[in-house]
Parts: sequence; structure tokens; C-alpha cells
Amino acid sequence: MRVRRRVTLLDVARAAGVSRTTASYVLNGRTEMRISADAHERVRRAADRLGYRPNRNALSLRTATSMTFGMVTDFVSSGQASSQMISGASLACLDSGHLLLIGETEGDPLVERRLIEEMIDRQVDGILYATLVSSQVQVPAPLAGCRTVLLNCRDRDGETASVMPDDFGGGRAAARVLLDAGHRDRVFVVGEEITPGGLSGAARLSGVRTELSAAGAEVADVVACEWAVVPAYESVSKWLSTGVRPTALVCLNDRVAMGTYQAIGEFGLDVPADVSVVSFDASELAGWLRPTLTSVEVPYAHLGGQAVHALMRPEPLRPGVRAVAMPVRRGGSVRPGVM
Amino acid sequence: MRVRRRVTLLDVARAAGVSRTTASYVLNGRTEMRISADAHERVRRAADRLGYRPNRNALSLRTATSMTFGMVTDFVSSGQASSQMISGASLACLDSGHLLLIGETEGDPLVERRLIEEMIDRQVDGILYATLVSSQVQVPAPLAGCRTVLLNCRDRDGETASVMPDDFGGGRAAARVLLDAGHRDRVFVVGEEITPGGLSGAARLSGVRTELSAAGAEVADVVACEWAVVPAYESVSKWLSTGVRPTALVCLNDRVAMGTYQAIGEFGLDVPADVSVVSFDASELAGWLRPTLTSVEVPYAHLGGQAVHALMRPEPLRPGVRAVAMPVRRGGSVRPGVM
DNA sequence: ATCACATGCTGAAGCGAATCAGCAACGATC
DNA sequence: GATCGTTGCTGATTCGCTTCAGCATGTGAT
Repeated sequence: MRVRRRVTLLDVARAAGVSRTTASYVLNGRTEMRISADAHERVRRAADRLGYRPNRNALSLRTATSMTFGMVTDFVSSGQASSQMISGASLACLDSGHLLLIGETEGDPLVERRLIEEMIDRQVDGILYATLVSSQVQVPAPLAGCRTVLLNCRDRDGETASVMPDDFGGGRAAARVLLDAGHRDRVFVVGEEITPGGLSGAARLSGVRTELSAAGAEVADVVACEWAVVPAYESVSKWLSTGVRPTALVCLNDRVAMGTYQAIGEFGLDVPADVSVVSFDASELAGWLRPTLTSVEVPYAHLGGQAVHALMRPEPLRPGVRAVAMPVRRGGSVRPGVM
Repeated sequence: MRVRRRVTLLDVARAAGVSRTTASYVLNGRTEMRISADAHERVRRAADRLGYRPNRNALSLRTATSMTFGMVTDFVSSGQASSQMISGASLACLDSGHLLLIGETEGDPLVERRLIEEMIDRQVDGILYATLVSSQVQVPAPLAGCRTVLLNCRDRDGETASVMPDDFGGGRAAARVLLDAGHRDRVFVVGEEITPGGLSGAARLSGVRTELSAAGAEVADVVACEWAVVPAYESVSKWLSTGVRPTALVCLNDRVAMGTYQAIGEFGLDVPADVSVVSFDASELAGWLRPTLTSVEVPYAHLGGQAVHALMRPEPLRPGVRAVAMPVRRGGSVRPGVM
């Protein structure tokens, strides 16, 4: 069987007995051009019958717009963050007929450069530059002159539009949960980063401190550890073996909370009877643990969606960070409130 | 500042003092056209100096190829599978200068249809049709006539090229691990699906059975439960409370294994001293649990890469399933082998 | 001097669409 | 009956690129 050529506008025009121009006007709903109802009808029918679909690349050549956005990420496969951002971005594109080009750099600046150039070569209408962990970045040179939104990151001078989670607000929310449950003393924070990789840890901690001190309480101490299950388990075990007995713990993410659970369990302490635990991320993990975790969600999908919406708006992007609220997801890890 | 127009081939040609044709031949390395070394040099310099980059969409118009693949998935945000497939596909695209368009359907056939059409409108050179859970699918109508590779799924008649994990082989590998550790009796399987959503469960179970019977052993019984932590915990708890005492468990995925761990722990049994556990997925979870899980990996990234490579090859796609091996990832959940 | 051939380039067409400018045909107006 | 305005279209150009066909010029053979 011969490969059948795609149906073009000319085919439709011929089938309808009109010129390409007329067909174009009809199919684009350009009413200012006075086309008879009859011609209108004939073109529509022909397009339908032939299954006409416009060639977006040809269109892009004329209109200098491709209805396509690019998304560059350092890591997509690790964890939920990237994939949820992709998901949110992809879904936000859908309504408006945009599509999303994606590229994973694995943190390699050369790959990053190549991907961005390839995207610009395809005339993308804008680029999402995303990082797995919330961080401060140097906007890559090839992005200069390209409509760009930073996603889960920001640049040093705040010159580029950026969408980030409000970790500070999230920290305050976490502290509020504990305060509402009557916790005022022996509230500890677990997960201060040894080698800070991102911005979220410090912001969350700062939020917790702010909210507690506004209520006249304070963070009793901070336990440092990597944001991973095993290191958290080890750090908390060691720490508990010094005899400290917390009544409430703020774990700076869910993996830290999981390690903390394991350590707490081994010391015969019960969550939430002996220790309340609040965490961040509200990942699947939060639902798997027993009791389920009360965790402050990072709305990654929403971030992705917001970033795409920013790209889609006609006006110029306004510089600076747009902070997205982090809602508290209630689990069973905080003792019931004291009235 | 005026928006500066992109540099076109004509700009380069003018700067080099040659025709567009000559510039094109030089930049595309078309040696059969006899260009003097001098002109060659001038064009190269001009292109470099002006920072020329070809407009891929214009190019696609001429060559009917876009150096872009599409990837349609039902769910990208849930779990690691999709994101790893995306990652593998994206990376495989990189070397050859391809880029990946992605779209998430959320299982909606209408959205699926729209996404596929949008991709075809952008002249993609091929489409990856992926599903989160390994399953049998009906290839969507708009894909007819489009170079398509099914990813983590297959069609009923095997008429479409497909890349899938070798779950049967994985099942055999899991059983082999237990056999090598001397397990022959009281080997149970946990996670037979109540409402089978995918193909992998049955294939894994069948692999386990095959390998065991080849060694003269057999599966003592199968515990049914959903593939999620809490249901697995509940099912295994109930099951253990009937007094059964397994010596080895094959959990059909890591989340089932996690729930199983919780149940086992509550019954005072030790992994691996009392019970060996082997699982599937080799997700992050496998490393978080204590002891770490021995788990048969589903090489999602590799699947994605393979699928892209299939799309890239010049020859026609050959129908049928390409099964990708699932390697065993050793953890500490299986008792040391008995010689 | 003529022809053949290689060398080194260029002009123009065409890919599929949008869109500006123009142009017949027709009725109404003065 | 000449002018005007409206209606309903179409031709030609353009976007950036590839590529076929052709065309000067120089060189060696006859």
C-alpha cells in the first residue's frame, strides 16, 4: 500500500471548490472576510470528510509560534517531585492545545545547553527550567531572550520569573499543627542538612522557628542528618540513646520521618502517644507509615501548572518568585489537640 | 531594545558572500556538491559568528521529519515507573538530537486521542504509547499509520511493536534466589491480585511456579491482596493469625513487601532468620526497609530507551513483544544460602 | 579553433500554511 | 448611464529551508 500523503489545506480547498485562501479563512473562523454560508458549509464538510488536520510546523513557520513549551529538568526519574511537576505542566498545556517537550539533563551543563538549544530550534513558545530540589540557580546562557519560568528554583537576583513552594509558610503551618495540639516544650526538628543541597530545609526550619516564637515557644534543638531514610534512622537512634525524650518532632521531609519512625519504634516510644511527628512532602510514604504521617504537602503538580499558566499569559513575565502555598495533610502522627 | 530576529541561513550566506544553496551544502556537509575550501571556511565562520541555528520546523516542512518523538502515558505522576520510562526515553533521544514530546492522558480516551493528534500535527517521527501498569491495550485509532512502539503494554494480536519487562523470567529469577538459599517448602506468594489490573502479577507468579517445579518444589499457597502497603499488611496479618508459618515469601511487588514486613514484625517473626522475602520492582522502598529487600528490578528506564531505539532504527518496526530482562537486586531479606 | 569535461557555484521551486491586496459582479444612488 | 459601495471571493507573497537543474569559467585533448 502506498503511503498516503497527509491531507493539506489545498486538498480541502479543491474538494470544496474554493481557493486555499477561502478554506483557510473558514477553518480559522475569520469572519471579517465575508464568506457565503454555502462556501462555509462546503469547506467544513470537505475538511471533515478528508480528516484534515493543519500541519503545526508549517503553521509555526508563518506565525512564529509553535504551541509548544519546553521543560528542562535535571532529574526526572528520582522521586515524585519531577514527575508531578511534569504531570501538572502537561495537564495545564492540554486545555490550550499546547504540548510539552521535555529533556533531562542529569545535571550536566553541556547536556542542558544542548537540550535548550534543541528546544529553541523547534521554536518553543517558552521554557520551564526546573530542578528536582528547590534551589538557587544560574540561568543558563542560551535561555537569554527566551521566555523562561524557573520551576522549583530561583536565580540569584530575582530577575527571572519563578514559581516555588512556600516552604517558609509550610514551616509555619507545621509548627501551628503542633501548637494546636498543645505542644510547647521539647519540640525538636530533625533533618537539618549537613551539606545543604537546597533551599527548602532552611526555609522550613525558619518557618517553624517563626511560628513557635510568635506563640512564645521555641525549637528545643535541631538534629542534623541527610534527607534519606537510613541516615535519619541512624542519627535519630544515636540522638535518642543520649537520653533525650522529645514530645514532638518536626521532620524536614517524609524520608527523614520514616527513618525517625524506625528509630522511635526501637526505643519503645509510641507515635503519637509519646511523640507527635509532623513532616514535609506528603508523599506516598506518608500514607504507608503507621500511623500515617501528618505532612505538609509540596504541591508539585500545582507548581508545574502555575508555571505553564505564567508562560501562556500574553503579557511579559514579571520577574521574581511566586510562592505557592503548601497545604497540611492530616495523618495520625500528631496527638489530639489539648483544649 | 528591539527583539532581534533569529539568524537565518540567508543571513549566513550573505555574511559569507555566497548563495543560500552553498551555505546549506556547507552546513549540512554535503560534499558531493564541490565547494571550494575557501567558501567552506567563510560559511563556517559566518555561521559561528552569527550564532546560526537552523529552524527545525522549517526543516521539518521540507524533509517531512521533525527529529521529535511523542510519548503518551496514562499516568506520569504516580510512582517511579512512568518517570523512569520518560527518563530512559529522553536520554536515548539525546545522542541523536531527537527530543521528546510528552502527554499525560489520565486514562481518558478523549484526551488520549487529542494528544496523539496534536503530536502527529507536529510531525513526530514516531510515538511511544506507554502505560503505568503492564497491560494489554487496544491501540488507539489515531495511531494507525503512525510509527508506534508500545511501552510496558502490548496489543491483543501482537501486531504492534512492543517493549515489555520479562516478568515471567523475573518470576523465575525470584524463585531461583529462594531455591539457592535452600528454600523448598513453605514458600508462599503474596499479592495475587483481587482485581487483576495488569499482566505482571500473573506472569511473575507463573515464573515462580515454573522455576520451583523445575526444581521439584512448589508454591505452598498464594495470599491475595491489592498491590498497596496497607491492604498487604492487613491481608498478611489476617493470614498469619490463622497460624500459618511460612519460611519464604515472594511478594509480587515492593509495596506488598512493605506491608508484609509490617505484619511479619507484629507476629514477632524475623526477616530473614525466620522468613526470607523476595520481591519485585527494586524501588527506593527496597532500600529503605530494614533489612533491605532482595527485589527483582523492573528496568523501566531501559524499557524507555529500548523503545526509543526501536523508533529510531530506519527499518520498519517488527511486530511483537520484545521482553527485557529483569535483574535481581540483592538485599538482606533472604537467609544466606545452604550448601 | 573546437569540443568535452570538470570545477564551483547560483536560481528557483516547493514544503503547508496565513494574509494582504485586489478584483469581478451586482445593486443602489444621483 | 456613470459612480459608488457591498458582497464574495482569489492570486501572490512570505516564513526558512533543501535540492534539482543549470550555468559560467577554466583546462586539456583533438
